[in-house]
Amino acid sequence: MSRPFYVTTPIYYINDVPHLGTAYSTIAADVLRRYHAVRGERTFFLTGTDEHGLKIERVAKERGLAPKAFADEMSAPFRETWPKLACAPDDFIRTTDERHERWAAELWKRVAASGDLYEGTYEGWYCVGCEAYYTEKELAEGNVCATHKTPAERVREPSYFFKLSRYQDRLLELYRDHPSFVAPGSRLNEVKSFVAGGLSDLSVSRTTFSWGVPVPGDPRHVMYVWFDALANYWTVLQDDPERAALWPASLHVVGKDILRFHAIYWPAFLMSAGLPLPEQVFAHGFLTFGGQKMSKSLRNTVKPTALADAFGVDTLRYYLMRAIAFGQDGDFDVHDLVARYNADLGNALGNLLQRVLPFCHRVFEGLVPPDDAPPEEHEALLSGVPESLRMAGEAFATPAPHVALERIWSALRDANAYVDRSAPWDAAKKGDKPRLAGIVVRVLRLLESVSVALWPVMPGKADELRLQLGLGPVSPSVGLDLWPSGATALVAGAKLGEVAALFPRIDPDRQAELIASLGLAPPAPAAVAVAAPSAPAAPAASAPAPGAPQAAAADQPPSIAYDDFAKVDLRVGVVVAAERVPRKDKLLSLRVDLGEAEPRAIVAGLALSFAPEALVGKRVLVVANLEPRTFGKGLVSHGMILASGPSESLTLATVSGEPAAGSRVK
RNA sequence: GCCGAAGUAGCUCAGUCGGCUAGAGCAGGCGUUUCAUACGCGCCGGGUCGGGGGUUCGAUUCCCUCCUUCGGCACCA
Repeated sequence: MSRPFYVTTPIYYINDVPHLGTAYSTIAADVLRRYHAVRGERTFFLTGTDEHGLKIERVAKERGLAPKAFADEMSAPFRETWPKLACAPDDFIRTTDERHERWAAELWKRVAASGDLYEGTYEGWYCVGCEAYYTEKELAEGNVCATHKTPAERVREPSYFFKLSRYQDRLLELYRDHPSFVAPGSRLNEVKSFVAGGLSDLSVSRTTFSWGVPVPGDPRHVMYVWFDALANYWTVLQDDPERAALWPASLHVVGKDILRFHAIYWPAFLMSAGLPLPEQVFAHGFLTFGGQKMSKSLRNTVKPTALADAFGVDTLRYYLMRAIAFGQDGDFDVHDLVARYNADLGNALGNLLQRVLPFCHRVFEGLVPPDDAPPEEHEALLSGVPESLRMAGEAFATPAPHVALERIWSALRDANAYVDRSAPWDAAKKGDKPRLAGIVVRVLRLLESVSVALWPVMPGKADELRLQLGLGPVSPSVGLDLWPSGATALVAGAKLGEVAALFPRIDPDRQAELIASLGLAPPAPAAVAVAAPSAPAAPAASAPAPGAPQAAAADQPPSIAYDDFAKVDLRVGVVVAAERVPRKDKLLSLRVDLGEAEPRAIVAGLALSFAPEALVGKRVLVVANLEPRTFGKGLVSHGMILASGPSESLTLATVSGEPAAGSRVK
């Protein structure tokens, strides 16, 4: 049997709440663990919280709480969040757990026993007001504390040091002999060059505060700077002999900001303690949210559970795993999420099921059709599917979940093409049941395979899919490889489940609602006048007020003569009718009263922001003399509506008061 | 400043160990279909493969240089 798969997330520091970044780490680890579980491997998934340190001690004091009470309060949201994101850690370690402190002390003793700890003096820039050390980088010019505006002092305190310098060569050997120890490869290079540049010894204890794991034999000191935090990956296993066999860890999933600690200090500590090293440290990238950096305030507003509530846990997991290349920085964009939901999940996957399952209920009494179907002329279209799924598995193992999902969707694209060519509806009309059965069964089996391959990322939806296929949930068990390999559990005559929409479409109105439900401050929209897509955008008619701050001066279009402006016939219009344009998500077809004999027909790209009925009766600004523009299917627009903002959150340009329809604007 | 990575279609990216018409997904356009959740399928991408120079019969792919962006350059959980 293969080795167990033991995966960890960082233990999260409790001076913050769970946010999208921590959710990303945790979901990624959960996905990888589920993949290995499906493969029949024994798995263990650990997360937890890091609760020691001066910051915690100080904030607890300010709040009049004992540090442990405060830590209990701050740790709880983490434990409560992960199950809501379909993450199922096997244990949750807290650095204040008695078991952790006991075994961290043991690790310390082992390191001490190899002679790698010595007493020295730590010297650093200390701000008396903050009661904390800072690096020179953190301090302002002249080593002034940013919060107190007072110069930091050069302070010395006794400290134990770890002889990190001794491990330089052994670490370099490690990177050379096991280049996959650090991933992605670009990170390995960083680590290597850092180590090659020379290592100095590491201060690993403090005497200036007491909220930490006491140093064995020297209770004036508490462990500091990662020693006890890193140890969690090991300490959590030690009380149980069966668990202890899980060491070394297969994979530490970490953010790139803490790579050094995991790729340099941690293996050095372990070498010193005479313990085996983890197989891989994987540094993933950082997320921006809608293009904005995750500032502290944004972290507090973008709650991963709110995203899960709005769009579904599985959708959130899918989006994070699919849209962001594992190991690279990425952007979390809710509009992109909805687009992927509709396109990938709804159209390609959900709809595929809807294309075949109803036949079973109509023609085959809700049973799996006979599977003795003869070879089918178009089935060559499916010949690449087994390979796609095999490669998906490989990608999960790499780990590259984004690639795995791409492979799975490649199989789904094949399946959709297959359904199209083989046209089961024709067979149904002709009453050719054997042929219909052959086609349907092939697609159902493919979906069965996909339900397993997808389960690591979308356990809930995968099981819902299986329910419709009449199958039980994916339930991994050690020693049983469930990865799709051609075998099927769909036997002819078995009862299929009820047909239900797996991923109901999110239309523009619903999208706006969901995004609003997140309670995010809307990003300042760029001032762009838009109407019909692709129509030449008229420069916003906003001459900057004299003396007003000139925002984005660099983006100012060149100035125009008054005569040029006078060519534009701007009118006040009243919308008298509005309806969606079939097959054009962004377009609304409007009738606008411009005081002319007939209302104008105007097509405008407003549909992502406005329901048609919400526009009727509105006064709008119209470019009345724009060349007519066609939108296909005989749809012609005789004008352009002015609005500002991205197409999903437009604001209409309008007028105060109620000027008559057709009034000139200038 | 030093070290490293990257700059390829509107967007996100893949790829080329030098050589057929440079690819995918999404978005957009055209067409088609109606079994299904207005969904699927087919076709459509005049991209100086960041700029310049060099090597070569031939470079997007190798070398040099410049520009831009990002990351690392130790105690940030």
